[in-house]
Amino acid sequence: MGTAAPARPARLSRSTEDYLKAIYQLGTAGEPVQTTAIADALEVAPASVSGMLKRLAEADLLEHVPYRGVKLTEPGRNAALSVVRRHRVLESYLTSTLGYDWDSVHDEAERLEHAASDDLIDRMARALGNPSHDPHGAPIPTRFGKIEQPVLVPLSEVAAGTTAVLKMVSDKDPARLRFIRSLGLNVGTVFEVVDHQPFRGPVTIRIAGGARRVVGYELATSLGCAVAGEVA
Amino acid sequence: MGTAAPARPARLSRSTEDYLKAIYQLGTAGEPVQTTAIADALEVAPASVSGMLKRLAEADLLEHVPYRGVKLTEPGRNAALSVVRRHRVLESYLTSTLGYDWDSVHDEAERLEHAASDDLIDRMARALGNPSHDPHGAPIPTRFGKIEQPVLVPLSEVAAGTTAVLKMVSDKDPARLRFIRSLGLNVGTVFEVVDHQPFRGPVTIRIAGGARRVVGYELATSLGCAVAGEVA
DNA sequence: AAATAATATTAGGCCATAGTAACTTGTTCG
DNA sequence: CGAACAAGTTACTATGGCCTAATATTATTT
Repeated sequence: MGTAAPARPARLSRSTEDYLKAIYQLGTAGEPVQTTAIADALEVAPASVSGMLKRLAEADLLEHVPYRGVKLTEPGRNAALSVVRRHRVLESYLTSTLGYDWDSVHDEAERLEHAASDDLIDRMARALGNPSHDPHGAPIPTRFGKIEQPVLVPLSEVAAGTTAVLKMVSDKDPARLRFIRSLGLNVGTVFEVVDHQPFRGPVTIRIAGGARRVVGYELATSLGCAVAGEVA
Repeated sequence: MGTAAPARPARLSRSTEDYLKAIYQLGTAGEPVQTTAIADALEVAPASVSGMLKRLAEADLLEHVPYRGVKLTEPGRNAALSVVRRHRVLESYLTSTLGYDWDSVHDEAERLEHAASDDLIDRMARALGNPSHDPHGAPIPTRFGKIEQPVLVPLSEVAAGTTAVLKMVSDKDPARLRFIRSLGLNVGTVFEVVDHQPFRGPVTIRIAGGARRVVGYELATSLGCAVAGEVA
C-alpha cells in the first residue's frame, strides 16, 4: 500500500522542469507555444518534444492542441514559476555572495535550480533581503508564484532623444553579457538615445558621463529599457 | 566529428555518482565491497546493482569479480572523492552560512552534490577558509583528492576510565543526530568513559561539567572518538 | 559431503527520455 | 484551387536505471 505510485511525484523530473520553464518563458504573451520553439530552446528534436508534451498534458501540466501548440495549466505555470524563482534567486545569491560574474552565473544556476529545495531558496533570498530582481534585471517570482510583469521596451524601439534606463538583459549568452558590460552598460545604467539608423541599423546612445556607444540592432532588441517617466 | 561520442562523458550521471560514493564509503578498509551492501546503502534491488556494476566496470570506474565484490579503480576513487568533497563542503557551507542544522543539512547536500560544479564548491570552501572537516566531523577531501584518514575509535570500544573527544558522527539520520545533541554531545565535546555494561549494553560517560549520560551500545558504535593523547 | 542458506547474476520487463524516418496537417502562393 | 513547404506527429529504436523471478554460485551447517 505504502508503495503505490503517487498521483503526482513529490518532485518533477529535471526534464519536466526544463520543459515547463521553457514553455513559460516562450509563452509570456499568452499565445500558444509551438513545438519547434520548445525544441530549439531545449536543443532536442521536435519529435522528442511531441512525446514529452503528451506526457505533460496527461499530467495536467499543460493543454495541448495537436498541430496548434500548448498552454500551461495553473499547476504547470506554478511549477514553472517555481523553477524560475529558484533560478533567479540562485543567480542573485551566487553573484552577491560567492563572487560569480554576471556572465558566468547562468550555467551554475541552470543545474542547481533542479536540486535546490524551496527551503534553501527561501534562505538564500532572505539572506539577500528578498530581492525583487536578479542580476540581469529579471523579476524574481515570490514563493507564492507572484511575478511582476515588467513593462519594458527593447532599446531598438526607444525613440531618439529619449532618456532611458537599462533594466533587463537576457542571461543566456555569457559572451553577449561580457560585451554589454564592456560597453559600459549594466542593469541600472541611464543613457540617452541619440540616433537610430534605419533598416535595422545600429543605435547610438550617450551614457551618463557623455560616452557615446553604438549598439547593433540585433543586440538592441535584447536590451529591456524603461523610458524615463515610466516604471520605477 | 564534433558530435562523436566522448570516451568519458563530461559529467557522470547522478546514479553513477551515487554508486561510486557508496562503494567508496563502504570500502574504506580496502576489502572488496559486496553487492548487497551497495543495494542496502542505495535502497535498490541487488539485481539492479549487478546491472550497474557491469556498466561501471565497463567504464573502468571499478573492478568487478563476479560473486566476489568490487573495488574502485583510480578514476573511480577520484570521482567518488569528488562527490564526497562536494557533499561535505556543501554541508559545511549550508550550516555555517545559511543557518542549516546539523541534522537537516544532509538531504539538501545529497541533492546539490550532483549539481554543484567543482568551481562552486571551491568558492564555498574558500569562503569558509577551506575547512578540514564538515559539521559532523568527517574529513573533507581536497580538490586534489587527498583525504585525511581519521584514526578514530567507536565509543563502544573506548575503555572505561579513558578521556576522549567526540570527533565524528554519521550524518545520515536526522533523528539520531538530534538525539545525540540532546545528550549534550557535539563534535569536539570532551568526556570521560565511566562504564561499559557487558553484552552490548549501554556506555556511561561523564561530560565536562559533570553531567552523566548513558548511551546505548548501538549508538555508541556510531560515535567516532579520539582518545586523549592521540590525533589532534 | 550433501543440504541449506545466503549472496549474486541473468533473463525479461517497464518507464522516461532522446533520436530518425516516414507520414500528416496547415499555410502560403502561384 | 492545388502544389509545395513548414511544422507537427507517429512509429520505431536505443539507453539508463530500476524491478521481479528464476538461476547460479559460495558459504554454512549438520
